[in-house]
Amino acid sequence: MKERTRINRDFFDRDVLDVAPDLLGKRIVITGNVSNPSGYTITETEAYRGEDDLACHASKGRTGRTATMYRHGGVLYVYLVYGMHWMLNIVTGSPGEPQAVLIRGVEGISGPGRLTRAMEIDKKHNGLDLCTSPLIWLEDCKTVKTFQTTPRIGIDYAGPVWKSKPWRFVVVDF
DNA sequence: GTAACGATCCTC
DNA sequence: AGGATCGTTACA
Repeated sequence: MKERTRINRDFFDRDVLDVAPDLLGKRIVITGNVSNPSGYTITETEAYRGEDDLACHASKGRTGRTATMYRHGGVLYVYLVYGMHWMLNIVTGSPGEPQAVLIRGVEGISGPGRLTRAMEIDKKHNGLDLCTSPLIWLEDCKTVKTFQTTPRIGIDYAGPVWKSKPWRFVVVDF
């Protein structure tokens, strides 16, 4: 797939609560994986926002794994959960501000573990920059007509306050 | 070194 | 409802 207009740094260097809904309808283009189509339109996202957010990995401070989240917007944060599923996240905000958007669904595929399997994304994509990498980038695709917000999934450990934040964004229709 | 725990998915 | 499965983390 040919590169059209790559979305630039300004888009990602904003607060995660602004970026997460704006990612809906954008298309992730990934090259180099021959076995599957390479364009994936985002339909579902979740925001993880700073050290105060008990659902965010950075709530325990800066560690080897979470260091990626402290980088500038547009960097990919990829990690393994439950010993078998790679999660694809896009870092947002200014450098030093640990925020990221979990890509939870793309068109035709729901579930964050299933989309990374389809896209063949794993540890080697951690730290790649969507603004400069020749392998992967983001471009405009569809305009979202309506979307809805719900609490985030799978974060019971975060306590009632953070668990109830409506920081999951789902496309209703394009 | 050792143990506990997941930002999930699939199959009972 | 429960099992798979392993990198990260915290603590001794």
